[in-house]
Amino acid sequence: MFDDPRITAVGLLVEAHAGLSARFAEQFEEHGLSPVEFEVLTRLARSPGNQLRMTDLAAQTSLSTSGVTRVVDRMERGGLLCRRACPNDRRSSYAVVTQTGLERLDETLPGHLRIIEQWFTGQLEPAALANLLEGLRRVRDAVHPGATAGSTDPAHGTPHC
Amino acid sequence: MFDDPRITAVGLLVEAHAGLSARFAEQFEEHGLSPVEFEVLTRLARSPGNQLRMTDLAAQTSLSTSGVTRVVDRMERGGLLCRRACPNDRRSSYAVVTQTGLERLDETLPGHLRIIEQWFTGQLEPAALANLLEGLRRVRDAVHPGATAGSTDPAHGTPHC
DNA sequence: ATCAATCAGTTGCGGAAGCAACTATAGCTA
DNA sequence: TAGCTATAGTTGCTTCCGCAACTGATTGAT
Repeated sequence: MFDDPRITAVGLLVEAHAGLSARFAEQFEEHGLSPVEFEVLTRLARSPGNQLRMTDLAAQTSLSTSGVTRVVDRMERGGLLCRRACPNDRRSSYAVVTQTGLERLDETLPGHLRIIEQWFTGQLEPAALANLLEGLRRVRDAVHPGATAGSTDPAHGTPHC
Repeated sequence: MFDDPRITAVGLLVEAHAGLSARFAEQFEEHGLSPVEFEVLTRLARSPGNQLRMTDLAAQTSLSTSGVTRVVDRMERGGLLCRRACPNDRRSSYAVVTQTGLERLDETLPGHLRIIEQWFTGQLEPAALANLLEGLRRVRDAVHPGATAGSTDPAHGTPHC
C-alpha cells in the first residue's frame, strides 16, 4: 500500500521541494536572511513603490496578518524596511523596503539564481524542463486558484491609497 | 529581474507544494492527525515490525531527534504508538505503532489517496504525469542524495537489535 | 447624525520545533 | 580492567507563528 504510485509521486514532490528549500535557506543565511525575510523583500521590491500594505503582504506570503506584523517588526529592527502610514486610510500602514533592504536583496539574488540553475532548472534538458513546469502549472492552477494571473490579484491591482 | 524564468519555476514548485500540503492537512485533521503525525505513522507502519528506533525515525522524517522525542510524546499520549525498550542496546528505544495507530492510518489513507488523485496525479494525462515525475525525480536525486534507494539507508537496512 | 458592522493592525497566549547541554549506555584502546 | 570517546535519547531555552481578543478607523444603514 505504501508503494502506491500516488504516494511515490507525492514523495518526489515533497523531497524535491524540501531539498531545494534547504539549499536556498543555506544561501539566504550567508546574507543574513531567513527564507520568509527573503520572500517579504522580493514581494515588496516587485511592488509599485517598493511597498505593500500589511494585509496585502500577508495575502502574498503564506503568513497570517499577525505573522506579518512580527516579521516586519524584526526586519524594521534590522533596517531592511520601515513602516509608513497610509495617508488615506489611517488604519492601514505600508511596509516599505529601505535602501539597505534593496542592497541586501541585490547581494542575495544572483547567488539565489545560480542555485536554482544548479539544482533545479539546469538539471534538465530544456524540453524536459518545459514539461516539468507545465505539469507543475497544471497542479498549481488546480490547487491554488487565484494565483494564475500576474502576481497581483485584480481586486488589488491598484493600491488603495 | 523578478520575472526571471528561474524565479517563476521555483514559484510553481513552491505553490504546487503548498497547495497540496494544505489539502492534505485539511483531510488529516478530519482524522485527528497533523501532517507530521501522519508521516510518522506511515514511516513506522512501512517498517519491519511496525517499529523504528527514535534516531532512524528522525532520519526518515525531516525532524531533529528532539523533535521526534516530542512528537512521539504526543502520539504516545494519544495512544497512536508506544515506546519499547531495545533489548540489545539500553540507550535505544523503539517507537511502535499500536493497533489504534494502525486503525487510524487505515481510516486516513483512502481519503488521502483520493486527494492525491484529485488534485495531483489526476490533473494530468498519464504521459504528462510521467514527464512531471521524471523531472521531479531528477531534481530530487540531485538535491537529496541518499534518498534514491528504497526507503532504508543501506547502513541501516538491518535493524541494530 | 448616530450607531452598528466591518476592517487594519497589534498583542497575549499557546503549540511546535531546533540547538545545545546533559545523562546514561556502548565500544574501543591501552 | 580503566578510561576515553561516541552514541541514543531527553530536557531547557529560545524563536517562530497562528488563533483569538482587542483597539482604533471606516463604511453603511436608519
